[in-house]
Amino acid sequence: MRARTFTETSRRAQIVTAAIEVIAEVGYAKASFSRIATHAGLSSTGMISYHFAGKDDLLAACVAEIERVTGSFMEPYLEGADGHVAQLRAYVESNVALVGEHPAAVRALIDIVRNGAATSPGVSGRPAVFEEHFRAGQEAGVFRPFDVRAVTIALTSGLDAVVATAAADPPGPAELARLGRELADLYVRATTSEGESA
Amino acid sequence: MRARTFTETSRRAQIVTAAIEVIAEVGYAKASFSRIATHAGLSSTGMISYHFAGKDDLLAACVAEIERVTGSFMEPYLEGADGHVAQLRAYVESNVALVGEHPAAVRALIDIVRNGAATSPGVSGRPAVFEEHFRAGQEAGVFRPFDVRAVTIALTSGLDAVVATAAADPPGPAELARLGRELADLYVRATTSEGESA
Amino acid sequence: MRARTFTETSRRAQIVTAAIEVIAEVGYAKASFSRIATHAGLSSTGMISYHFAGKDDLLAACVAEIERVTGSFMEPYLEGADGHVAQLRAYVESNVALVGEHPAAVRALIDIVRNGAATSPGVSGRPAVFEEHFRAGQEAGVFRPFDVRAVTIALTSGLDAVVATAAADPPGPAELARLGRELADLYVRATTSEGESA
Amino acid sequence: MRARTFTETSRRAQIVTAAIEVIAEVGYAKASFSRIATHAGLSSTGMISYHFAGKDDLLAACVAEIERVTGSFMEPYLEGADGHVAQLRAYVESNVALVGEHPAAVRALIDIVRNGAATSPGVSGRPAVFEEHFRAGQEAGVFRPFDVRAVTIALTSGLDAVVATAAADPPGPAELARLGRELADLYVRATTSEGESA
DNA sequence: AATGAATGAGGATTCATTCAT
DNA sequence: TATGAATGAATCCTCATTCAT
Repeated sequence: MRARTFTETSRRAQIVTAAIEVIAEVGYAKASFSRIATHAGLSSTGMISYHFAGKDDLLAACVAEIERVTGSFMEPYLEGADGHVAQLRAYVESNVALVGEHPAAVRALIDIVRNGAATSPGVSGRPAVFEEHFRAGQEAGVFRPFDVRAVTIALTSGLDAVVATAAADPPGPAELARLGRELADLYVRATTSEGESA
Repeated sequence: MRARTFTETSRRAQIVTAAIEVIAEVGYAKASFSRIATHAGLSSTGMISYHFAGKDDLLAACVAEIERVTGSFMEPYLEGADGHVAQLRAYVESNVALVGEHPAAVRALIDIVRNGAATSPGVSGRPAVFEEHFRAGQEAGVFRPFDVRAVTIALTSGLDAVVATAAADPPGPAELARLGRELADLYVRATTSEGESA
Repeated sequence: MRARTFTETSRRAQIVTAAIEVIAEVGYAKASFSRIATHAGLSSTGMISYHFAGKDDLLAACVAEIERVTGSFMEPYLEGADGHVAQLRAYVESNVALVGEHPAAVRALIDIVRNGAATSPGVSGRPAVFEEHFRAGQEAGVFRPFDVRAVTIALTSGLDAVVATAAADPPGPAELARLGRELADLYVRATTSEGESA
Repeated sequence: MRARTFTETSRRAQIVTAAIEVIAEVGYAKASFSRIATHAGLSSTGMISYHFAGKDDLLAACVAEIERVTGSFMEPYLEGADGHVAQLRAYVESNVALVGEHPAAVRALIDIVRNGAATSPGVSGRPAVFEEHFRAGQEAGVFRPFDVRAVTIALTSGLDAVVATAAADPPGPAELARLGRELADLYVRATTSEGESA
């Protein structure tokens, strides 16, 4: 594992940024090296291959960058939330709010996840985090009993879809907030016994 | 509209079947003519082009076939259901049950929908049907008030995801039935005011 | 050499007619069997291959048919003309007039000749006829001395081009007659010593 | 507009040269990328697509190159000619003489023009230049009155045909010179009232 | 006499990757 | 560190022709 020079780091960043925007625009399937190179203002695709081991490597870098960005946006929300229900709510609402700040990142990530082309721990770990959260909440008597795995899949995918739809044509912050609350309500109702309590 | 001979019809069916299986296996993006031809035991891709006007045409035929199959499977369930809630439940449960019968068809369709590559009225019309169902149920006082559009997206996508996951490695009928009920419960709770009533 | 049945003859005629129209419309290069079959109302290209030994054969049949049509149109003009100059004039004028009667045939033939795809004696013989005509006229002292071969090429090709242009968007008979006279004047001046005499 | 490297420029030139030769040999319609690649000693057609945006682009480059070559050959002739008739004569004679220097270029260009596959201003502008020349000459009283458009078509096409024939099997310079004078005589006689004057 | 089916070569183009400089 | 050049497989599609029925 050799260290990266400043130049290399910034070149990689430049390419990753371009790649994310291209994926957001034309979709993962059509995000070719040449399209990305053009978007980044590079004259050849060789440059990308030079800095990344392959398409998978570039993709992983994109995912990492997106997670960094989204993570730093959502973290404060999550930390400010107390209790299982509040945290679920915070996750949903901040994820929807994220669309207003980083629509390209959101669209790109969802498209990558859809195509099952992500191997990052953050992405593949999300289900586990949700499942654990639900399980803990059930033990605490906050969430009603349900099949944790199935519900996790349904809710995370549903959230992704709503977010993707919103990201395609981002509405204003107020509308996004309303949408977040709407979805949070839906999810809290779905997972708790009776309205909201804790 | 020229009539189709028996041979042509059966060749088309053979190709469509192969295409559906290939899409289910490797995904829409990688479902090339040559892969499909190989899978169908054909010696060349020209053969596919001979029977279908283009990739879009083949895709449309696949979607039509899948809808035929899934429709005839789900219809009895829907017709047997009385009331808005029961119908929602029937839709969800029969859609999950479908996995046991036609896993490839289910996986293929979902992947096609994901990639936004479907123009069939059946596929693109599903959201509208859901929205209308929810709206009517709200007026009837069965469903609680909520953003019909957003909820439709969340729930249909969540359902798709669960179904896709199940289709990837189809469990037995009993487990599928349980999964269906589980998801139906989730959705009914999410959309009604208080447990189930109508 | 076996005799042709009535059915075969009429089928061939049907295909030839369609082929001529297609060549006139889309050009020789793009006149594929399938386009011709479609235009002829046939369901498959096999039918064409059945009746014609190959593309060359079909082409030859087209040329023959076109020559038959154009020949029977132009012949009266030529027969009515007396003297070398008058005959040249008659050829040019009737060839231009032909556009009004059989634009598709004219356009098709010219396109075929352009592509050098004709081997028929009529087509490849036209230069020889012209050359002979000029030579005889020179001996009779009607045409001035010139390189018969070169002039033949220049004048026939020039005539073809004018005809082709006119055929692309056929004007009325009066305009065609004027155009014919114009061109005949040009050619007579070019080939005689001094205005027109014999 | 990005600058071209030396290698790129020379590769493009190599491909263009090969393409011109192939078009001259087998005709525009059959000048496929693979034929051109083979002729140029390249191992794959991908190489051509790498250097040219598409077939149109390659074609445009060929036309440009041909025009450059023919232009620099004919220009001195035209500049040395004084008066409308002399210029017409110079154009015809130098165009025929060109065959001795660049037979492939001449044949290729004519085939391209025939197929109407050229969009370059030089090519599509030729008729207009001729028409203008004739009109001016008519006003100057040098050319007799005639339908400028029709005559332009006839004469340019006739010239092309003669040139193409000569290019197919280029004769020596003396014979070419004679052929040029022959055709120039023909055209001058055709367009002036009485022999040559200005 | 006819036809629908099948074939396989060939069309242009895009792609990710390698390599010498 | 960077880059332009090259590669060759893979993409979908069209073509003329053959063949069994």
